[in-house]
Amino acid sequence: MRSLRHTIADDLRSQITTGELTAGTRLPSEPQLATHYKVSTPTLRNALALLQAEGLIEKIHGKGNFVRHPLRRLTYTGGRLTPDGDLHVTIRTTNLRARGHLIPLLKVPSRALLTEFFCVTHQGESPHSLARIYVPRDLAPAELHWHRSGVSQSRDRVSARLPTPEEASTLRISSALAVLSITRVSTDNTGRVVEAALLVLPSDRTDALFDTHHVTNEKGQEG
Amino acid sequence: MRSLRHTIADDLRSQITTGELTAGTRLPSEPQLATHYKVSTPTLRNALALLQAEGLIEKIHGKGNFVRHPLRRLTYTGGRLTPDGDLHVTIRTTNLRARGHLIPLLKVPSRALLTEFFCVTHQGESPHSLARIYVPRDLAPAELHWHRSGVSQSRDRVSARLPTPEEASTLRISSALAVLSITRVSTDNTGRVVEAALLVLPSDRTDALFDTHHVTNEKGQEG
DNA sequence: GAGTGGTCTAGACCACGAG
DNA sequence: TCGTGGTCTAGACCACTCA
Repeated sequence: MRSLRHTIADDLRSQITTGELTAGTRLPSEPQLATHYKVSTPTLRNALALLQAEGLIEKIHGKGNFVRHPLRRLTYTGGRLTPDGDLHVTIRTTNLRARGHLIPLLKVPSRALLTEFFCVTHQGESPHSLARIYVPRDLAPAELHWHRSGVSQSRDRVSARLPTPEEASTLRISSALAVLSITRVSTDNTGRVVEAALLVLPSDRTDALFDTHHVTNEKGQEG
Repeated sequence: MRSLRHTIADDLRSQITTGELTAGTRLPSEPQLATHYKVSTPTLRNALALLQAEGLIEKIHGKGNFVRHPLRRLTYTGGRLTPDGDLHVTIRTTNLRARGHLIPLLKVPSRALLTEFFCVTHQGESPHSLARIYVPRDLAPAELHWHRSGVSQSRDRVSARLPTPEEASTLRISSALAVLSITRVSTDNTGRVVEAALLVLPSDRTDALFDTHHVTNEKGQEG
């Protein structure tokens, strides 16, 4: 026997995925839905929490619950988001000094001069992803370019976690919706770190792609 | 003002991380904790749900709530988990025919002969990760080797999601704890798919590492 | 001020695990 | 059988949004 909240979530989910409830639509209020499904409001709210964690609805305090726009799934590959047709990025530039985890990440001394680019990517009207990009001040371009010159190697560390409250509100996602957290460190051919990027990508709208070329010898061992 | 459940979760979290509550310990029962914190049982359970989603505790129906063993964080890199010192893997081998999403994934005709290796990795006593590895029958080894010969290229598609109920129970994690889901497709130098691996890695115990080497010409454009 | 979602209470009843 | 966690009820009260 499936629990009440799952039964309700299943019903609403099918209405959303079949298009019976279209994107942007406001759902009936929680008391109304509770009456309709003949459950108490906590139970109904539990059902909505399931849909929220799946990224299907967006809860806005004082306004209502809304069907989320099903944005096209983007791919993070080669350090960029693709396809990037209708993406626009807003960037805030800040000068600061190295501290905390930035010191080992960029392999710079404490209080070294850095430039931070704080980027928010929008897909249409909706915020899609966040990036904090750190560059040593002497290498920092006046404007951030996605194609950085002088990079010979990059390392991407990928993990999944729940968003911080700030990330959740900036991206307008549930704090129960996991994000891909990618730390990308790029070095030049001398081994100097020329850029560190901290990326936050909502799990329902992005996946990451990595290609590896293998070199094998006659014995089938990696070289 | 921080909500009650967050305050309680913060208190229990600090007790766990400082070692005041050691791994494997059973927490007091939920009614006892509710009395201690002077809250109702639903509120106390909400607090525990936060810790569960962080992977700090494990709830076992009919037995109690237990502090989870803080396993060393493993890294998935080059298609393998490292360090693999105390990992052991149990494998179940099944013969089957291609259907559904396996057909485009392995680029084989419908009902093509395949071998599935269903792997569960254990770190000490605790299950760590799951893998479903598919190989065309004519290439399938009698025993699965982590070093596959004849692979010239691999592509890893990484996403984050909540585990299925089966995955959550096999890995003994909360269904609210996100997992890294990696689909790794390996091809030989003719372009034939020789292996497809579907990996499920708990987000609190694993991250994934990818290195990229860039080739740049004099103009700083990628080549 | 009216309507919305957010949090919390104080229970009831069911399902699971172990003796 | 007993103690555990799992689900649900029927409210109360607070915080936010908008007219």
